[in-house]
Parts: sequence; structure tokens; C-alpha cells
Amino acid sequence: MSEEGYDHTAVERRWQEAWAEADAYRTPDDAEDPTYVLGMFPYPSGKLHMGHVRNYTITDAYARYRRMQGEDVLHPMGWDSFGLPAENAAKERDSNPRDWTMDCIDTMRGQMESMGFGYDWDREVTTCEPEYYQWNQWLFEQFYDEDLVERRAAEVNWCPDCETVLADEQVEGEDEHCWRCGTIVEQRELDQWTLGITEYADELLSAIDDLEGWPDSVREMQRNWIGRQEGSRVEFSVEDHGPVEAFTTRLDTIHGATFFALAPDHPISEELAAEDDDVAHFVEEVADPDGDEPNGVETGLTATNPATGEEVPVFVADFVLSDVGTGALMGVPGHDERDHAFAERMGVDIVPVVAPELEGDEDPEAPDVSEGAYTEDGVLVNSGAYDGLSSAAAREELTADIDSAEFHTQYRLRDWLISRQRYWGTPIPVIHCDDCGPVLVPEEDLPVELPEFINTTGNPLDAATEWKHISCPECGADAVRETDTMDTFVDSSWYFLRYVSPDLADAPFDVERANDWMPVDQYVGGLEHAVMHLLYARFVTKAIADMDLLEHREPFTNLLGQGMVQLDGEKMSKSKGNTVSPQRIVDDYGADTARLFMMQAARPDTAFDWSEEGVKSTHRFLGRLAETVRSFAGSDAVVGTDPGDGAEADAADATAAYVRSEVDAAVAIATENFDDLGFDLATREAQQLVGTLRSYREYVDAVHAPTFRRGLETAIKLLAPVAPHLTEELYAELTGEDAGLLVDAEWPTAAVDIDEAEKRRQLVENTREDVRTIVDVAGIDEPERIDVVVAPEWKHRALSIAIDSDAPNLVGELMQNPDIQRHGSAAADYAKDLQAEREALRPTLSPDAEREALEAAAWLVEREFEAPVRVLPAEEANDDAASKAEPGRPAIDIAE
RNA sequence: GCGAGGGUAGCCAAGCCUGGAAACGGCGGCGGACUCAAGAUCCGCUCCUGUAGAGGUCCAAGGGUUCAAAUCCCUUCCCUCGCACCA
Repeated sequence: MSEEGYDHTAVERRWQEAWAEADAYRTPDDAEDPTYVLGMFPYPSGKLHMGHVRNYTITDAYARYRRMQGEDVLHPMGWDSFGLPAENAAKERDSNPRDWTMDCIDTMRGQMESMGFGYDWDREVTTCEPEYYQWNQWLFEQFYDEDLVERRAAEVNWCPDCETVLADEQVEGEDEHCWRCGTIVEQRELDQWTLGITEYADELLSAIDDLEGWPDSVREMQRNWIGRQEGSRVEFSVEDHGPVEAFTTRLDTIHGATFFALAPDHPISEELAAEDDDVAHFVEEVADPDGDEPNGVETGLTATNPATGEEVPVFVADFVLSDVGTGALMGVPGHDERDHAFAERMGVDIVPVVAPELEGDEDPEAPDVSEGAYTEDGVLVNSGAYDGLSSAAAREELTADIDSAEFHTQYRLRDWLISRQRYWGTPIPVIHCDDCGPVLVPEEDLPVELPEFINTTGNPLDAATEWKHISCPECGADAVRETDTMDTFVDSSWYFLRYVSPDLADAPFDVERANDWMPVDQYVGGLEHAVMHLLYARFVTKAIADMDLLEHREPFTNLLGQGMVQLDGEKMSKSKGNTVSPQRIVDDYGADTARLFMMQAARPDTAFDWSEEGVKSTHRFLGRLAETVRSFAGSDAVVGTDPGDGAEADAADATAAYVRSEVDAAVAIATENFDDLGFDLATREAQQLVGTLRSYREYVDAVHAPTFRRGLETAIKLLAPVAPHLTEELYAELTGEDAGLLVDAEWPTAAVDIDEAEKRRQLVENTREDVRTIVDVAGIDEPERIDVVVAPEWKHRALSIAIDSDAPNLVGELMQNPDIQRHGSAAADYAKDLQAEREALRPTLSPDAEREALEAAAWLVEREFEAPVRVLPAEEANDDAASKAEPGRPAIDIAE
């Protein structure tokens, strides 16, 4: 008989409408500390892809689960809708970015609805609307007032394809390519706006330790990115040029500093290049900062080593980077591999000044550094008065003793460059006046709205002359607007706050409500944002907190980085042409199938392969589920069914008792897994329960209706977060009109704990396997009767005494117990067994629970071997069998 | 080079934090029930040996801790990701 399946299109549409009608996902403003579940909002590129579907299925399933647990839930969605693709698309189509973006948003919102994602659309946030981006401008001005905004001339990353600058975080890989388009970036010198994220470097770093709900990988990447290093600044006096500052983490090695090196673009190098052809030639022709070889040129100058007073040669070298430290360094070839290589090439002295620490009183001996540097900490030698000090102590003392030296902590993190030479972004609210310089647009004049799009080769804002020319707010003179817009990561650095009060007209967010609702409890998204978005959001949250606008200093309590959806082990991508269209899957199999397949395929944070076979199998499962519910709901059995758990209805029905215990087990296990986002295991459990119910239905003439009904209702509820449409439909068919919507229904509770449930399953499974093994190994063709004999009570007692006992002689202790002792040699034998395995003993089910579990499962054995099964207490069985039975391992006797 | 995360049966993938049963589930393969047949569904098997539930070998490789290790510790190899002439 074939499964007829179900009409997924009709079912899904029906319930999407019903949910909308009921406003099922609305989070009222007076909700108290709702569970805040958030997926990273998408860039509206036009169509949902599988990555989106996975991301948003995870948040939706979790949000639905929490809601069924009785929690208020905040689960909003919005659009990260500024950005270059819209501008490019507009140019290609001779349209404008706004219309194109809005079309994309409409399409994607429709697709999200058809996936059944339950968002509170009243809280939708769209960053390209002035109602949103005015607050980017407002925040920019607050940051300005807090001295967190700077305009500075700097060497910046320029993407020639995007025709704009990029922040350091947006340049990726060894080849330094643009994060968005992959083009190799160039350097340009420009006046640009930056936000002072470095002010927060220390806190951004140290607070990572407390982000226990974040993946280690992300925490580590952020630590690396911030790149805190403790060391000392020290000045070397360069002949004719005065003191030059260098940074070092190894001031203890300063007595071995035998040269001094400057970056090719260090101011002194540039001065020297102007008058020295060799230096100029090196800087312009030879220097190769990306090469493996440390190249350099002798300047002929010397510098004074402040520790030794000696004159050491000064080089311009390409391995010295102007944006690391001070762009100048002291070279210690004895204790740094790269300095060593350079010194060998240039013929500079190599002097060991740190020796390995030795045991006992032996005098430390300078290491041989002729072939390679000794880079470990140790004990100082060749360092005059500092000889014998440990490296750590020497760093302290030298920093104190050398006049120009001071402790300094250095970061790799740079300020966040937010200027972009693009149209489709938030205008930076600044006016440039020849007399007054850059002036903020007065708060009452915000927002600075984007002018009409002009299709031009440069920045359209430059071409918008009418918009651009304005009078200075301070002196009234003719002035021009800033034509750079903000990095779109500014938009996403605080959008999670806007959802709290999306329509608020006089502030970016409602402070009191944000204090109650934030932080986001569960954030889900791709880890390509591990540094960029997630670091900016943390920074902005902290800065806002310091403006007394928020009591929270971290935005996201728990972070899940969802894994990729792959095809044949490869990432799906348009360029590879190996994408699977979510739309097609929804058309062919329905949203529930797509969602359930994805959630059961793997844990949400691991990559998995898309499999059409798997999708089909999931679809067939949903068909079986529908058939099972419908044939029951449409039968006479359901009439007059008490919706209680039915446990008391017919205690003698062992098969029904088995089903009930499996229902409890499924609830206990699925609930625990939902709690920690283990959707694969949770849905598996629910699917297994459906299988159990179907086996039960097939085996008995008539199911015990209350039990069966509870089983179905449980399966429906356990699957509801992942496959909401079909379960809603079946819930209505099973419970009738009055029960209300499944989205609002209560999560089921289990009568057993996981430990108990697993012990039962283990016992049943082991016993069934033992029967199979015996039948197989003994070559029994058609068993006549199968007896399962439960261990006598006294053995259970002996076992539990043995587990608790720490007596040296266990046999002796057990035999002192009269209840055990009176079983004579059988007791002695068992006691010896227990003694032998003493350390490995583990608690089993109680004798009653064990017998009950076996009786309940007897039908499985009867069905499989087509022979009657008796579960007997030891007293009723023959002595031979009874003597073999042990707690957790019943004796089995099969008659042929 | 530094750092993080991994390597589990033919394949995918749980378990590892909190040590205790050849190790969940799916796919593929094999056998059986149902069927004229196919599909679907259902019941088993799928490391080796074994005529009563046993024995052996096993979770990248090697070593260690422990009564007991896929699980804890160390070393090595391989994979993935991030950072990197970082002073």
C-alpha cells in the first residue's frame, strides 16, 4: 500500500494564514524578559539560499520550542539592506538601488513566510530606510561627542573593483583581497572617518573569557585579531635624527641589540631616501614586504644602544612594517630568528645575551647562536650588571633603569575605518566648511537623507550637486556635505537593539525595554562574521553602555555558528553552479520536509551534505506521520477518548504500558536535546516514536486509544518546532477545533527521567539481542516458548550493598546479611561474582521496574519469534534458570 | 610558524565535557514478511569466530593514568579554519 502523503502546499498555506490571523508570533511590548532568539539578518540579495534556510530554521525551531515551553519569545527579522550589490544592480538595470532592494526584500519576505518562519513582522527593521539610518547618524554624533570619532589622513585599503576603502577586518587572506568581491586591495592615502574601537581593545579582549556561550573558535579569532602584546617602548638615538622609538617584548635582550632598523616608509627613511640614492633605490625598487627574505640597506648612520652606549648600524629594512609597533625596531640577532637571518645577510654581529636556565648552581653558559637564534626566556649573560637575572626580572629592571623606556601594551587592532566612497549607505552627517573645518550636522537636521540616485562612474553623492552644497551650520558660509557613507557594518552593529522598539521616533531604542530584553539569548549565523560583525557589535554595545543608554556590555549571550550546507562535500555556491534551490524543494516536498531534513541531518554547527535521497526519506516520514494520525483520528477509537495520559485506564495491558514508557522516554530525551540545540537527536527521537506507534498499531487488534492518542499528540508536539505546518494540521485533526493552535500548546512532560528511560531501553534491547543470539547460535528454528526470568530480590539487594560497600571483604559483608546468607551456596557464588567485578558494578532498575519493563516489551519478542513469552519472577521459574538471572540481565530459557 | 577545531565501522554522522556493554541514527548492501510483480511499508543482519546469551579484535598511530579508555593525559601523523616577516 503506498503512502498517499499529503497536500503540503494546501496545508502550509492554510496554517501560514491561520498564524497570521492569530498574530501568533507577536511579542507584546509589555512582555517581560522574553527569550530573545535571533538569526543574523540577511542582505536582501533577491532569493533565499540554503544557508539562509538552515540559519533561520534553527532560530525558528528554537523560538517555537521556547514558546511551547511557556516562555515569551522575541524572534524578529529585518534587512541589512545597504550595500554595494544594490548599487551595481541598479547600474546594470538603469534603475536605482532603493527600488531594486525593496523588490528583493518583498521576494525574500514572501519566501520566509512560505518556509513558515514565525517572525514578529511588526518589528521588521530595514536599514536603508531613513527611519533606521537616522540613528546611525545620531549614534555617530554621540560617538563624536564621546571622542570616539576621528578624521585622519591614513594609508587605507582600497578595493579598485568596489571603488571604495575597506576596514582592516574586511581585507582577507595572505594576498589581501576584498572580503566581498575577492579583488586584491591597494593602498591609498585618504582622509577618512574612524571609530575608536581601540579604546575598547582591552575590554573587548578580556571580556571574551566570559563569553562562555560562544564557540571557542570565534573567541580565539577575536583574541588573535585584537592581538594584545605587552612589552616596552625604548628610544635609540639615531645619528643626526635624534631619538627614535622602538617597541619590543624582549627588552631583556637589549644588550644583544646589534643593529637598528626602520620601515621603508618611516619618516626618517623618507628623509634619507631624499638625499641618499642607495636608500631611495632600496625603498622604491628592492623593498618587498610580502617576500620571504628580509631585505635591507645600510644607511651609514649609527644609533646608540641605550643599554650599552654602543653605536650600532642603522638599516632601512622591508620586514619592518610601519603599522606594527612604531615602525622601527631594535635588532637582536642572537634571540630572534628573523633578526638572525637579517644579521647573517648583512654581516652584523650576533651576540648571545640570554642563556638557558640550568638546574642547580651551575653558571649559565651563553648559547651558541652562530647557526640560529635562542628565542626562549632564560638567564641574562653578557649584560653587565644584569647578568644572572631572569628574563622576566630583567625586563622589569631595564624598563625602570633606562630613561627612555616605559612599559607599553600594544594592539594589532586598529580603529574602525567606516568611510565608504559609495552611494548606497548611511550619509555621514558632517558638513565641510573652509573656515570651520568638518562640522556635525545639527541633531535637529537629522536625518541627512540620501538624494536621488545618479548613475555615474564615481560616487553619486559627489554628482548630486544640489544635495552636496549647503551652508555651514556654524558660520553660514558656503560649505559641502561629506560625500562618504558609512560602512554597512555600522548598520548591523546595533540592529538587535532596534527590534526592541522599531518604531520609536525620538531615540534609537527604548532604554528601559532594552535593559529588560537584552542581551540576545541565542544568536545564530555564519562564522564568516567571526571577527567583523561580531566584534563591531560588541564594541558598539559597550560604547552605548558607556553613554548610559544600556546596562548590558555584551550583545549576545549564546552564539551558534551554523555549519555549511554542502553538495558532495563542497560548499554550495553560485559560481560552482552546485546550488539546490530552496524554492524547488518547497514546491516538490514542502517547507516542513526541507526544514526537518536539514535539522535531522546533523548537529546545527557542523557541515552536512545535501541529499535528495534524504529529503525523500524525510518526506515519506511525514507522509507516514499524517497517515498514522488520520487513520486514528478518523476511526471510532478516538470517540470519547479521554485526553489524559491513560495510564490508569488499563494497567493490565502490558503492550500499551510499553508504548507509554516509550512516549515518556521520547519526551525526556527530545526535551533535553532541544534545550541545547540538538535538533538532530531530538527529531530522531520523535521519528522513532512514530515508528513505535505504528508497530504497536500493527501488532494489536485494537490500540488502547488513550495511550495511542497521547503518543500521537506527543509525537506531533515534539516535531512541531521543526515541522510546524503539518503538525499544526494534524493537531487540529486529532484534538478538534477547541484545543487552540499548536504553536500555543504546552510542551509535553515526561513521567520518567532520562536515566531511567535509558536503563529500560538498554535492558529491553539487550534482552532481545540475547534471545536472537541464542536462537541463532543454538540453531533453534521455531521456538516453542520463551521464558525470561527476572533475578530474585535478594540479588538486587546484594548488588546495591556491593555498590555502596567499601568493606575489604565483600563476600564476608554480604554473607552477614541473613536475607542473602540463607540462599546458601548460590549467595556465596553470586557474592564472589560481585567481588570479582566490584569496581565495575553499576546500579540497575529496581526489581519491580525491571520486571515491568520486560513484561511491557514481551510483545516485541513474541512478534519477532512468533512464540509466547513469559516473564517470570525467579521463584516461579526452574532453579537452573533462576540461578543464572542477575539484576539487569534476566535469565532466558527457550523451549524448542 | 602560532592558535583553534577535527580524524569513529563501506559512506554520512552521534557519543567525548561528567571513563564503565562492538559504539545512537541515516544512507548503501544482504536476508525475510507482504505482493502476480515493482514501489512503499514492516522485521532482522551488516568487524572475525562460535550448535544457549561466549570469545577475540576495534573508535588516525604510539605511549601513559585507571579495576576499567572512543571518552582523561603525553607524543607523532594527517585534515579544516583563523592569524602571520607582529618587533
